[in-house]
Amino acid sequence: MPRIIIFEDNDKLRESLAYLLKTQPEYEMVGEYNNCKEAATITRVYKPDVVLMDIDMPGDSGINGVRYVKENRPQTSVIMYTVFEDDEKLFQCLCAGANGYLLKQTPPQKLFDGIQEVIAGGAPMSPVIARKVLNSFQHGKSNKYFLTPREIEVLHLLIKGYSAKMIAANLDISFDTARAHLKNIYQKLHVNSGKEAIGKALGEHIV
Amino acid sequence: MPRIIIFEDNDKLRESLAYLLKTQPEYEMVGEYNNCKEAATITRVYKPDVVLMDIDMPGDSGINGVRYVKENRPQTSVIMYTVFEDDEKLFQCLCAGANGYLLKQTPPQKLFDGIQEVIAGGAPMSPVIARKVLNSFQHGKSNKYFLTPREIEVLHLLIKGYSAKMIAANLDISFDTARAHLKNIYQKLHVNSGKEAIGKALGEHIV
DNA sequence: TTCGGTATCACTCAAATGAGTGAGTACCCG
DNA sequence: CGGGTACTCACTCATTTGAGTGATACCGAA
Repeated sequence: MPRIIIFEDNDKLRESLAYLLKTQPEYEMVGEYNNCKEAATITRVYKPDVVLMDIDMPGDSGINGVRYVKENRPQTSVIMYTVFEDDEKLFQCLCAGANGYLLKQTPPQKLFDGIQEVIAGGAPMSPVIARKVLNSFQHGKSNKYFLTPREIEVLHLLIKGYSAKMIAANLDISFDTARAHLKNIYQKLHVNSGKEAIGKALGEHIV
Repeated sequence: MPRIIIFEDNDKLRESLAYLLKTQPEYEMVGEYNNCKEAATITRVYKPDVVLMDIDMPGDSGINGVRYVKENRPQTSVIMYTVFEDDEKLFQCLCAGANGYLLKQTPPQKLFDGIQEVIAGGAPMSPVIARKVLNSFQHGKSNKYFLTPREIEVLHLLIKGYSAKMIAANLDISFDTARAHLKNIYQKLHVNSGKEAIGKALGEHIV
């Protein structure tokens, strides 16, 4: 019987979730907590099969919660359960090893389906989340730093590891012009080197 | 009424799929093709809402098919429908803009659900696919270049944009030692600069 | 027409980087 | 014990880079 643990700071929501799950004879509720400070220990002791994890909790956020659980018991499936659609947090959770991502607007039946799905080795995601996840593989291009088209070209080459000289040759402009573009890019990204620019660009899905 | 087009080279499968969809009064089958060479034109002319696309087709593969469709009509949702679980092809499809990825073992009812889901703005994925997609955000660490633990530490700092001097300070080693590690990393990765190393490391999910 | 933004190019200078060479220590494994 | 690997450090040298400053040209909006 799948063992389930809930981390959720909203008392009302947590209790009603726990109540709902307890009414399902096919699950075993082995714990519910209003914070994830002790998630590591709890995970080691109770060995849950599925963890429902809220993101926005006082103290350690659920993003750390995922880490605590996964580091101590990788085979436990963690489903994020949150109101937020925040892109940054979403990707942090995924990188921390979350196995699913359901929005709190998810009706109880879909929640049960999701639990079944992670147990079966799947990855339940609310439709809007799934779409964002797939989108992250292609578009990106938030360009929140207002790079000009030319600067984006230069940044692409920079990311490919090109030196200023190679960029100049590739775009058929002078060495100093290439360097001028680079300097402007660094200013806009608030960094002081090409290496930082590459890290920021790839990390924040700018290109 | 959602307009649907199928690209699938297996005649029997394509025809039975088309037949199945035609029996559903809520969809309108506007075309079925055994290749995607003309996918661009077909898309512009018939303006489908949903495209079912096989990957493994003679001539242009379905990966190009996705591109043809998406370049000509981004609002058309493309669902990949294939027997393959090949990771490389999977990610190529996603990067090309696919909106869903269902395995051919998917029962018809789930297929209809998937079509509904893309139309609603979601991203239908077979469980095993969804899991792979999420895993791709964390797994990494193939270390096929045989970096030593220390070198991996250095590489991590390099990716964060640290200079040799900062790396030395952070690891409490001398400036020249930090540079020595960097030189060894560049050798192992077959690159000649920190920028290239960052690009390769992030691009190949080494770290 | 003036102003702002983009793109282009040049010059300087201190600092960082990549490449080469050499070498000492520590540890594990056979 | 010996050999291999990892980690450490130092020195040199040419090249690249980041930062500062300034200048010209084009274009579109005010």
